[in-house]
Amino acid sequence: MSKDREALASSPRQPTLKAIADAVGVHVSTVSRALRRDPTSGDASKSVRRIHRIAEEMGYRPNMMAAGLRTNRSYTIGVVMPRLTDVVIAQTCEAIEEAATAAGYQILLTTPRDEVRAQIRSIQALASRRIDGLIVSSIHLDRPDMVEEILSVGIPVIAVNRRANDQLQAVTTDDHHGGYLAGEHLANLGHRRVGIVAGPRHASTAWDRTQGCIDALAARGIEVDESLCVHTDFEVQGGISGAHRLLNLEDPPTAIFAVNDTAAIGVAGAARDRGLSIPHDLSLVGYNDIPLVSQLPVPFTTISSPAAPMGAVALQQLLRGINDEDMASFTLPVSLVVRASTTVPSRS
Amino acid sequence: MSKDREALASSPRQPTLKAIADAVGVHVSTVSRALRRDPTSGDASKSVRRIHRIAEEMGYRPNMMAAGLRTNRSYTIGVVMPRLTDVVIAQTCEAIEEAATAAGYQILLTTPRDEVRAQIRSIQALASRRIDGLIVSSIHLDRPDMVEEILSVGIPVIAVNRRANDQLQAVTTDDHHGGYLAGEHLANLGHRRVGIVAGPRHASTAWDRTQGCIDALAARGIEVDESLCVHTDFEVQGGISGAHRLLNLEDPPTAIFAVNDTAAIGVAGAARDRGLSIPHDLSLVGYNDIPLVSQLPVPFTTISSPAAPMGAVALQQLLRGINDEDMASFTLPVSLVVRASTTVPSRS
DNA sequence: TTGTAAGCGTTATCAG
DNA sequence: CTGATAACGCTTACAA
Repeated sequence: MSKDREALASSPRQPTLKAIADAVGVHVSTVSRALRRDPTSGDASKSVRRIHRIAEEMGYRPNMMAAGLRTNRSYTIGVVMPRLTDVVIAQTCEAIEEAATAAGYQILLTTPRDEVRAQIRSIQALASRRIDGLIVSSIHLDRPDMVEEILSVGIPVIAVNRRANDQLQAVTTDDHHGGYLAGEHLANLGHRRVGIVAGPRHASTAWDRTQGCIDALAARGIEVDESLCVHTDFEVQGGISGAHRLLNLEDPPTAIFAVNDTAAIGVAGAARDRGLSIPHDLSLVGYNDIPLVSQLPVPFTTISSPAAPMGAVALQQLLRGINDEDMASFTLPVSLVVRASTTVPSRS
Repeated sequence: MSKDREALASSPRQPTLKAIADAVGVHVSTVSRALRRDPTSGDASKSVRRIHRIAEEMGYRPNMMAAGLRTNRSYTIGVVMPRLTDVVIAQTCEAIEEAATAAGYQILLTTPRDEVRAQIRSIQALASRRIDGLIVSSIHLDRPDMVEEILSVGIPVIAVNRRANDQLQAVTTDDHHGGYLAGEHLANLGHRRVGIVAGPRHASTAWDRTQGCIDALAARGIEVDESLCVHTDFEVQGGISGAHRLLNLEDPPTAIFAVNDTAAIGVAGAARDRGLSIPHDLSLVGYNDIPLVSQLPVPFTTISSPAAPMGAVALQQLLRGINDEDMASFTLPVSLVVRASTTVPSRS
């Protein structure tokens, strides 16, 4: 219908090697070879420089689909990354993309919903793209069919953020230790009733942080019974509903550990709505140290975790896999950041 | 080095149409045709079903690089999207990805730094991928060389979030009106010294919101002089430094409009550090209504803007362009959400 | 319905 | 160093 399309059809869209070859008066293969030499280096022949110049003039862009078909390399890395709106996930994604670009790769991103079937479809779609490697983040690695699907792609894979029972190499942060630090801090302050907004059951991150907290408390003789550990999602709303459930208990906690900052903000909102002041009526520990929690009226005590380094290390390991070197799993260290949202309990 | 690679080398990586053809005992072209028929439909011949079954058994995944080379369609859409860690941007990105997946397309994502050269490199890299369409978000559309580069790719393009002087179709939210609503609200409360944390100069979003606010105030006879309008970035830190500059003025503002919520959180942090209470000592209006600002101890008055719809509409328009239909620009409506961070000024 | 064959744009092998 | 040629995996006239 539009004139543009017809114009495109007559002048075959983008210049090809053949077009350059004709313009220069040499064979395609000569052009192909010349263009992969560095024209600025000292030993570049004048013909190489000439070909580069003409290619530039014609606005040549290599067709990577054609090159990839031939070389069986797409220089593309698939990334399956749900929950992109979570700052921590987005930071990891940015770091992956930056490292990939630096290494000459590009990122094919999918952000399926937090649901097994959608995530499997994403992986299959990426497999059709003949990606060179795959990074999976925050997906349902607890499901055996998920892991099987991932392995069946037959390319290097690395998990990021969450882990999968040693069937996949993974780059994570030390979630258990982070949870431990949170629990230890609250116990040291004197809290003996600690509630946990524990996130989804299927996420190893959430689970490890929760377990770390429980272990730290147990080491000091404090038990976290079933009712003190509520499972939610990672969002603000999850924090709100989780907090209400905990604070509705007959013997409510004097402190709450939320396994991520976003949920912790929800907890703080729920506390405000109940007229509870933080930290005097309720101590609160978050997780991740996202930039804004230090600017809240009552800045959160939280666990700082290296989201961007996680992405960078994951990509670096994946490149090792692509180049047929051995890949390794990594667990990056975390640290406790004490701010104003925690204090000694005002009641037993 | 690794055994896997050698195993792969002997059994040529992924099954191809040829492999299936051999297994079934027909020609490649027959397989190709059969696989693009629906085997579950009533009129599927037994041979079509047989081919589908065998392909499934062999774990066949079409090679889209080969198909794309032939058909000159990659079913890939390039997305250039800096500042992915901004929730609003990430929401838009998720919406784009979801809509693309639904339409059978995939997203090639780049998140270059907020800098012209990096963004141009991103666009060139995408062009090599023979993407079918391009979505550019939050990039330096104020630069003519940027726009020229974008247009030179020769495929349908749509801008999202920011606009570019009518040279590009764009899907944005009504930033000017959003700013206007903010200014109007503050004026109606009685504020006559209003400071603006105005974001970067090169972003049309920031500029339009600022101008909208200034226009609303001007309509009520209130002037915003140079010193009351500070340019920063969109981050928490920008809000902090911007607020300090405004509050250090001889005649400091009684209200601040920050052109995004993240910066507004920084403003709130700076106010806290100065011992100013919001809203009594300082009224504050944010922008975007990201989920967490409603849960803050003093929930923000802010402008609600439809980030996800923006992405969905942009993709829909881009698909029109790809299918050679006319594309159109859209400006989506915004609304004022009044919460607790604004009130009447306590001093003139 | 099925087979034949050409071709998409590139790289790799092999001669000259 | 250059040119000719085959091949990567797929789609699509066209012919049978």
